[in-house]
Amino acid sequence: MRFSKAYIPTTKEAPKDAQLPSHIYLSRAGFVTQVAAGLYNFLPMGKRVLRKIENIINEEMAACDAQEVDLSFVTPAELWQESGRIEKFGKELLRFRDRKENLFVLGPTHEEMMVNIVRNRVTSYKQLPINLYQIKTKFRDEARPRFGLMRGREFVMKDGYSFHSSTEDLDREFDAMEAAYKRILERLGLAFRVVEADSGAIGGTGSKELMVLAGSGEDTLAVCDSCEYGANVEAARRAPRSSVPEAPSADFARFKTPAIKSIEDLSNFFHVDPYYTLKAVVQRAVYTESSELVCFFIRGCDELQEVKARNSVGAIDLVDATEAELIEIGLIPGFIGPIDQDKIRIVMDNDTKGATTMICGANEADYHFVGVDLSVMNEAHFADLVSVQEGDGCPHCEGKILHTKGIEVGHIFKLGTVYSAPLKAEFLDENGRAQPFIMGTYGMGVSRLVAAVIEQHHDEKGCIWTHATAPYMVNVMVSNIKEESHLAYAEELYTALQSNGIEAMLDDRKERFGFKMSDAELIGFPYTVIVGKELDNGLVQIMIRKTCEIISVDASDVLNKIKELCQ
RNA sequence: CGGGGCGUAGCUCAGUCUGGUUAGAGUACUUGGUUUGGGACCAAGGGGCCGGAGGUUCGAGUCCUCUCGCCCCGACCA
Repeated sequence: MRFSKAYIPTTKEAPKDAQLPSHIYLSRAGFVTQVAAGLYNFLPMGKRVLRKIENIINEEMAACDAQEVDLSFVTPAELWQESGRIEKFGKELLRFRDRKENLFVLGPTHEEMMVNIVRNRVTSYKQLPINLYQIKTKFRDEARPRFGLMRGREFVMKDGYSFHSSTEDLDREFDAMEAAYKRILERLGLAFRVVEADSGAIGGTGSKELMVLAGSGEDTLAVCDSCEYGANVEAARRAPRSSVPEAPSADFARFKTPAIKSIEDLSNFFHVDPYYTLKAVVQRAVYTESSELVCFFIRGCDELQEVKARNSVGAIDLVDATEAELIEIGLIPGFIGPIDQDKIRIVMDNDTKGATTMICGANEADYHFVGVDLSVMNEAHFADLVSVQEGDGCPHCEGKILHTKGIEVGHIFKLGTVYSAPLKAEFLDENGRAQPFIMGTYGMGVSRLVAAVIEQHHDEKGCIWTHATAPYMVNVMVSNIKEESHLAYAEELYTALQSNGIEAMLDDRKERFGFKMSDAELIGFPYTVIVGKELDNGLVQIMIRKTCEIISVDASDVLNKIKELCQ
């Protein structure tokens, strides 16, 4: 492409609404423009990057025998009523009626549609497994779109769905998809981590997220400093403590603790490590039709992880209980304990199971119990409730957990029969019995990946595209187009690059050197060949965007040098 | 949905507090000229429903009411 004919509207100043580097540089370099909150146009450069990523996904999917389809963006609301998700999705589903007053939604994801196209058509175990996917615009009317392409309302997602006759076969496909997703991210040149994720309300037997590591990521990850283990903090586990503080020695007793309410006060009052105290966190658990107060007990040194707590009681939401609510049901804030507790539903953290010499509230104002043996609670409801902290032990090795930030670019999920059962999508097994499909789902945020590449690869001058994502690999820049011999040389090189299969731009604009260099850096072509006054000495320069290093090369050898660099 | 901020030229912004010539700057754009290895210079131009509606006033970009939009924090969501 000739720059003089290209539509690449670069600007010196960033739009005032842009905050993240990806948003700033993709806007300034003319890759995208904003239309409205969470809606973006892809201009020629942006579209090329998008297509690069799509092509890589298509290649890797083909290698796994996944087949591409293209389902209607507008989907009948009845399908969503059938699966029950029309209520669950709420306002995120953009609904509208056509001229005949039929209700439709813009597809935010396509489980229902995908199940719909195989049900009653795939009817035998002999036709399984099948893996179908599409790369398509999705629409979710997010409450708060933000960060440019990172969290748009309209976005491009690769969504894949697999159908199996057994959980073993689903496991195999799940692993194959994980491997394919890893290859895709490796090819894109991204540093990432595969982490265990919360399966949440959707259920299923497990899910993993693919996280591109970047400080601007919205998710916090717990990762091991020495092995591959990583998890979203919502789902992170930790090793049992290898050493615990010295246990206090105390017989069971009811102890007067006037106005001692917080864990810190309690710890100081008894000169005991918070590890041996029991923290009570009361929350109102909200369900579809009702709500109730629940008290979560964890060790005083731990923090409650809200998603884990929510999952432990199957709630849709947890909100902090007020003191008034506690008092109303007869609890005494600051002195709540699990012993002989019948006023509230309780959930105990796994780490408190069988704990001894504990201190906990006595359910009586100004009194705590000391020397408590929690094995009396062995019949209680136990669950993993705590937030994994930095420095905790890795559950898989001797390493330590660190926290880091990530951008979720992929999420793969073992769905089981969560959708196939309610939608009655069934096949006949070897015994002639009808079974619902066992399903997996595999998502990848394609437009989000465009932003993720820049979050990970930019500097103060602009974008730095990786080889696989660059809109063009090489930019041939003519320093002064009035020098006819220079322009002629550049034209020749430009043609030669293309005939060698290297995508190239020719900057033939009547602009000054500095202006064109700044554009080249802002747009972020991996390599810019500078054709200028050194050509009279038989030399041209190659600017390597990643390092901004400029190397001199014999003018007759540039093509080979570029080929070498592109390896 | 709660809290905060902002809407003036294509873009970034001044002017609004304290109402009063023809609404400004930088940048971008057009034309001519000089330049040509780090976003050049000179000259001449074009470009505005001051987000929208209503009100106060002799007079509103500026004051009041309502409304729409965008951004940030949180809630929510993947």
